[in-house]
Amino acid sequence: MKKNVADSDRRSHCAISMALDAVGDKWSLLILRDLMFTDKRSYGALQSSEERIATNILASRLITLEENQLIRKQADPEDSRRYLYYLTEKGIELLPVIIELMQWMSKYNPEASACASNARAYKKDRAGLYKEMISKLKKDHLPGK
Amino acid sequence: MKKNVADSDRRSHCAISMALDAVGDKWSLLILRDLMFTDKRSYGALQSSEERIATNILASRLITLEENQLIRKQADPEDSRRYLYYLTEKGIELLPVIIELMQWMSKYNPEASACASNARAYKKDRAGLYKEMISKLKKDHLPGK
DNA sequence: CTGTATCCTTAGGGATACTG
DNA sequence: CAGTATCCCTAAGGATACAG
Repeated sequence: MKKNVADSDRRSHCAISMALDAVGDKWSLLILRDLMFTDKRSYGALQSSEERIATNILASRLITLEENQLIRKQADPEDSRRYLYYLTEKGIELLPVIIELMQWMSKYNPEASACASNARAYKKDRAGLYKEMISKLKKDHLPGK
Repeated sequence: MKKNVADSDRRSHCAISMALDAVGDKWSLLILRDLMFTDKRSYGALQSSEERIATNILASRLITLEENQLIRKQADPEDSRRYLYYLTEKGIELLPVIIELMQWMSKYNPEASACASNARAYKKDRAGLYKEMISKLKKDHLPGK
């Protein structure tokens, strides 16, 4: 089985360090954000986000995210030439990280907008919020059993 | 007042994007981790971490973190030549992000160690845990009122 | 020990052209 | 539209020397 990050690229076995090795770049979490908070599923839709990711970077990140098993690439049943990108359970479980980042930034910088997020994220208690949103994401992204 | 991130460097006003612009690099969160979970406060102590950050990178990150008001640099009362680094409230409030990253990585990669963290972090409910740990960090890092 | 400064390498990333 | 491929460049980062 493929390792998430090559041993040679891993700086330590610290969980935080390893997590940063996987999603600590400038783009991965933004792609996951779009998959979590919008209905963007195709290459073109993901590319159209406000931050204007370059096409080669997007392609590269999608490969890495799939290698790390954070997303899943599935043939579009309606158009055999294209793929749709879905979160895996592992990717879905990053939701709390993204929510906490959003809440933190919003607290300290009033210019920050909720962006793709659901405004309700700012009101409910954490545990309940996570549970509810993760449950919905699983419905949308995980293959039916 | 200085902006946290120059407008020209900001990719969008999305809270997540802005947060990543501030701490989305490979080192900032590791430095904050050490300040949160260990008693490392000096330059040399921070440099001695397992990941072996290069001295120029550490210096550069400490400057950026201070500019972004995540840490505070204070003259060491016992040695006027050196400084000690403390978290600010804004820095302390990143604790949930770091905890969630740790928990996520630990769940999906058994090789991940708790590293500098407190093992209790894995057991208690989130809200209570954050509150308790943040309270302790404030005692240790914020100047007395 | 606490940093600065310098040199150098590489990976990340932007622009753009191109293919099916 | 959905990507690949190429070119190029800058900033991040590593190694190391040096200064107070």
